[in-house]
Amino acid sequence: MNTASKPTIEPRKKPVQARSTITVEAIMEATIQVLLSHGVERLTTTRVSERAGVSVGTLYQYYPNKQSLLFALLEQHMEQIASAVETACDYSHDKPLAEMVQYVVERFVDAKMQRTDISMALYRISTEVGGPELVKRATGRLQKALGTMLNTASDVNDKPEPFAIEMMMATMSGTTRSVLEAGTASPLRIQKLREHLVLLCQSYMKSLSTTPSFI
Amino acid sequence: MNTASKPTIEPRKKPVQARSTITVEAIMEATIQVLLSHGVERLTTTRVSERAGVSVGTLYQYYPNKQSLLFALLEQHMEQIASAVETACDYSHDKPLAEMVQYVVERFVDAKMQRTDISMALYRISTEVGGPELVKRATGRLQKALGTMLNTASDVNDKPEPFAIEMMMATMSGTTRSVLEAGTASPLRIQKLREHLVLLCQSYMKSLSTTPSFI
Amino acid sequence: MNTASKPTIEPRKKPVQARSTITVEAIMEATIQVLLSHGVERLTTTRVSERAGVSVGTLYQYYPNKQSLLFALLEQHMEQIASAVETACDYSHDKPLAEMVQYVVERFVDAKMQRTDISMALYRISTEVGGPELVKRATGRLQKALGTMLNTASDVNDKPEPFAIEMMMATMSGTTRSVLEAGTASPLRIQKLREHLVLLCQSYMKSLSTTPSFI
Amino acid sequence: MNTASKPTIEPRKKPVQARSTITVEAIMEATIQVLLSHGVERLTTTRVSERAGVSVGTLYQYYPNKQSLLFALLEQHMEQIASAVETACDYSHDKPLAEMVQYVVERFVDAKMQRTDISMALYRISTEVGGPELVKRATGRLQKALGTMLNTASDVNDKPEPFAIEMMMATMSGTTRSVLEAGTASPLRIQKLREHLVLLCQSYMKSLSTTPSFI
DNA sequence: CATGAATGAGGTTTCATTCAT
DNA sequence: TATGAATGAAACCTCATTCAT
Repeated sequence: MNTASKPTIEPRKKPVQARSTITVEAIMEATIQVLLSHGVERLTTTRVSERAGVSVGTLYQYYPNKQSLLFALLEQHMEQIASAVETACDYSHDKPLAEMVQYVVERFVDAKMQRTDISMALYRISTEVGGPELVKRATGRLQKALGTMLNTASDVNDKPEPFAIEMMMATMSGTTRSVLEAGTASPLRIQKLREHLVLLCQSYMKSLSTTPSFI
Repeated sequence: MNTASKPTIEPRKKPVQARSTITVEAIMEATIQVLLSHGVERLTTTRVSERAGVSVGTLYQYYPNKQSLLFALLEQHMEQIASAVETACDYSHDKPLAEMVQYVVERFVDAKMQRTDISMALYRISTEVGGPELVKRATGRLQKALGTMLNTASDVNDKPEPFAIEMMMATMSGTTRSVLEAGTASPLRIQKLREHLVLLCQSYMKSLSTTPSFI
Repeated sequence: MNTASKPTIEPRKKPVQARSTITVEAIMEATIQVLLSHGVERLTTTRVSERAGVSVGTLYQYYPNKQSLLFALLEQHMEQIASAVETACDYSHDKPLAEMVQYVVERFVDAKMQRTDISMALYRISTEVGGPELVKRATGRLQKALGTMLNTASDVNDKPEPFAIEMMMATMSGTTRSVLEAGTASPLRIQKLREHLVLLCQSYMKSLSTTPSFI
Repeated sequence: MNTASKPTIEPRKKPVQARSTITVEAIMEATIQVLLSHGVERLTTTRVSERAGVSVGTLYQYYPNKQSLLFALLEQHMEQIASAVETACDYSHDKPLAEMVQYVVERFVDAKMQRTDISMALYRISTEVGGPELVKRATGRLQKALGTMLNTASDVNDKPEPFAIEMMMATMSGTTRSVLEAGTASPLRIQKLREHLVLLCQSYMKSLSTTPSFI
């Protein structure tokens, strides 16, 4: 579909010295700031490097092009979320279904809301920068973690089909995004999201195990 | 948040003559094509006009600037979806809850999947072009329609709180988007989405009416 | 050998209106000027457009990139030289060998010296911009014209082998270049070049027809 | 003509130690490689140093700037060719004209073809880096050597005018270059070049000594 | 009304060169 | 001495927008 050529997107060099690491982190942070304050359209490599307090040249030593910069940001974020969920799954083996779902959902919301600024910033670039690709990767990974966990539920016998797990993940991301983009991510709303999302997923999962499968 | 200046965004003139309508439609369609084939970043007014078979000048006669072009596209799409849902709501008054939810969800999925290319193209611009603003507008509108409908459910007494409706809408959009962006919107997957989404929303709504509210 | 990627090199649009033609010519002329005054290394598209009195954007409407600009210049020049020689060949059919050679050589030198500035400017870019490719093309063309002509020489029977014609062409270009790059292309030196080059080629051609072939 | 500023161009220090010599040679060789694989335009000091297996810093210890690096390469090559020809001249004193010419021409072609890659690489920079200047220097030197030699020809009385010697040198370089840039420097073609070039120069020289001078 | 040539600010990226380690 | 991270001027090129025809 998309004909846009995909040049190298991998970071150019791994920071090895302490100084470099600081530089790279400053660039990442600056990217988020600029994304939030100016929007993708007005995110320029110059602006990012200025904000990071380094020269453009330095930025380009670590990221071969603008895309790779954004990609790295997205990747790092997805990694954090995915591993938070994975950990939650591991922890919840052999619990009752409702408890499992609650724990996982809450950890997900917590992870996502830890830095609402980053989460929101990333929605703005995701589609442009290989987001769907990364989502697919993370989805596969979590598919496994969630599936394995659900199979150990102490109070359910039939394992949910993969598609149901996809649905649950999509619901978690979708509703969270919705709350964030509504602009008012107040603690209260976040709390409500957490509770409703738990309920939503719990009732879905429960209904799946009590309803004859659809297809 | 976003400091990006917002110039006039309303289309410059309403197409009244037949010829104009055709031109406008060609431009809209071309925009979608370019969006899909090149991505937002490489969507240019010149490219759009070329694809539409008109000159740039002509494009600028209907849309004062690029933003307004994209905005119009988004608006038109949201309008279609929103009104499809609204109609479904109107139609479903006084039905049992499960039936209501099923009908509304199915009409939503149908509307969204009618032109998957458009839906996908729009994900690419929504955040950039006042998407959240439009979403908020549409959300308000549907909040009302859904709320009104749900109040007439023949088998439920307590009306769901507004936030629950938001959750349901977010779930519908979120899961649909997820399926579309996974890249494989095969008829089979769409069918599965439809069924699971119905079940998901039904069980959520049902659980709400049988569970003491949380806060 | 050369890994340098070769993007589109063909001019972007043909000038159709009178105004455009003027613009294109101004750009060509400016390119020569800049080439001579600054050298290839310091020839920038901005500088060229400034010199031409147009904006960079305009330059890029006619030439998709810097390479294509230089390539066009080179191509146009080669065309002129090649057709001058071709014409000379056509004109000289059935003459005695010495006369043929003299006429062709003189027309070549004339053509090349008509605008010494252009000739010199082009030496500076030739290798970088597909020069050898164009030379090969022109060589093929002139190979034919010269070969055909030489076959009609009234006083020679055996036709020279293709390689000999290549040698003659290389000699003509090489010596002319040498005189130009020596920096002192005074009328006197040009006159000397003309005479010596005639003699050189005549004696070479003559020796070929009286000497047993080498291989 | 050329306004390009000319910074220090002399190599920064003469390599005295063995290690330095190796480094310098590696740099020279790397320069050639990069020149051939990337072209002048994409020859960067970093790339050269990488290829040479040293750091940029080290490169800059031996060459104060990029120009001087290229200049040194060119100079070294010209020196080799020039001295090969000079030696041939010295060796040929008092021989008959034809023999002289043959010997000199063959030694020239041999020298030039010994490393066709270097020869070709240098065509790419010669105009940019003081090539004509160096050519002029070498030309003067060879002018002398050739003139002296020719004066001793056992079978000719009148000495050729300096311009004729220039012509001969230009012919040698020009035809050799032509063969190299045609892209097919096969042994066969090189052999042909050698033979034809000998014939060409011989007949020219001979014709000069039997023809009344032109001006 | 339509056209498309022209504009030029501004974005991305490169690369010669320096200098602290 | 060698290294290579950092610099930032400057190059190439794009594209929203205007306006004479």
